[in-house]
Amino acid sequence: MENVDLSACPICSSLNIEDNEDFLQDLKCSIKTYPKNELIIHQGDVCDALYMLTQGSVKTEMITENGSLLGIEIIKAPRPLAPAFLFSDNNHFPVDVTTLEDVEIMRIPKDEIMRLMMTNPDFMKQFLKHNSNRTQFLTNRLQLLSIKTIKGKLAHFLLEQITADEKSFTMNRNQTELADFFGVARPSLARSLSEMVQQGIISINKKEYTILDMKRLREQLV
Amino acid sequence: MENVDLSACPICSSLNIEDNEDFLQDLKCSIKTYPKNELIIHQGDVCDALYMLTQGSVKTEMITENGSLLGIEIIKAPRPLAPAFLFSDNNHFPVDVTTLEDVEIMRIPKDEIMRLMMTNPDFMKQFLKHNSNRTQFLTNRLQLLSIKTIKGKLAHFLLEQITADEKSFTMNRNQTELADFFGVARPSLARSLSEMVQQGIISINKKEYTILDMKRLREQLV
DNA sequence: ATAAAAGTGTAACAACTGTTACACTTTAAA
DNA sequence: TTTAAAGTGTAACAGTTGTTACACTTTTAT
Repeated sequence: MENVDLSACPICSSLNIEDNEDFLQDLKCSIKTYPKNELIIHQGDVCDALYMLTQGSVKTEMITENGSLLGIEIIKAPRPLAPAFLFSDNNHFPVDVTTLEDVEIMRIPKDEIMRLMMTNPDFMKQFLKHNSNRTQFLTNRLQLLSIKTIKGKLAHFLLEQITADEKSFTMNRNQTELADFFGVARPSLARSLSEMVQQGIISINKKEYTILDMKRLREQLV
Repeated sequence: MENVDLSACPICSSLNIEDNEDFLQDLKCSIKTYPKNELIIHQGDVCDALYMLTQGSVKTEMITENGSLLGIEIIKAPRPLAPAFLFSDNNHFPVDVTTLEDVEIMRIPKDEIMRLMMTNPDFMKQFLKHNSNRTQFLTNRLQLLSIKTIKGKLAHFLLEQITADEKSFTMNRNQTELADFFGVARPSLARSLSEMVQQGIISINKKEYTILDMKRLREQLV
């Protein structure tokens, strides 16, 4: 296995470990690798350990009861997968997890996480903070879904991607994935996009999205 | 103040306290009361302490960018309000909180919560579990919102309320609140409801909802 | 008890989205 | 490099929801 950069991990960076190898031998855990484009966790699977993505990236998506997909997020290593569900009464994964490239996943038993939390206050704080941030992400997701029009969703999403002085960004989703993320049909999204391009509100060049008229983009929210 | 029944609180029941009064004096906290139908926390307010609802009930709702409401949940004492946000990077309340009756709220500083977690492993486990359960609630909320038709949302919601042998239940929301909960317009919800009543799928008597045809209700999900 | 407020039922029409289909372009694999 | 697969643009039409309006019923407050 390759060396894991724990300092970049949102919950492990406080573990001041001089030698990762030693640390990983102390920690009772197992490591597995998976190839690209593989469904590695099914919605509903029992979540009895912490799954840490140590190499590669994955996407998560929820299957709704009518059978359609709802894209949730794209996760890059190092980051834990669904850490919040480890302690819930109904500890099942709420999403499907699919690899986007070759990945490596470390499985850390629940007991070990408990031990780390007890012995390491900083680890506990980080774990709490990370779960808090995940909750914030979910509420933001709720907010996006509750916007009724596709152009409104687009405006919310686009305004989130850009900064004060840079009004372009590179989209990391294709149209199909963006439609799933919004929970709408792909041709409907394409229609809204092309209308906003025709109206001179945005421009699209391959994966490069640029906002041309901030004022009118904001008006789409209303 | 009235005596608080901590044993019913999802995060405090492990605090094996013989005398609540003593415990509450040890704990650095302040208590406030509010009348019925008052907006007591605004979306965006800083969340630098744990707010514990000790008496009464409140509702939470999110204001979306287009100005419309999205009902989130109804909370009854004793339960903490938005405990997950206490530790997040952006520690702001994600919702408006409005009282539904006279309420009493205990404000416990973040430091005190940290202290409790350090000294009391059971408290920590409960805190984690409660936050996990809240996350699960939010993902369920996401799933409901991602269902595209109102009848589909209704089916999802109704099937969740009933049990195997009891196919009636008492609705604790009026139509306006249910419409906000679904993120749809009130007359649209009323239309879907009356159509389902006419088709003999459900019956409604004041606040009493009964499912008459389980099979056809499930079909609405598709 | 009575008035005011809140909640419900319903209708017509506009607006938006979903569905399906197909041509075309781009990307990835053999 | 060639071929297959994936992604994109677009159109017509059906279906669902939103908006607005108003009468009616129920609940709440005085």
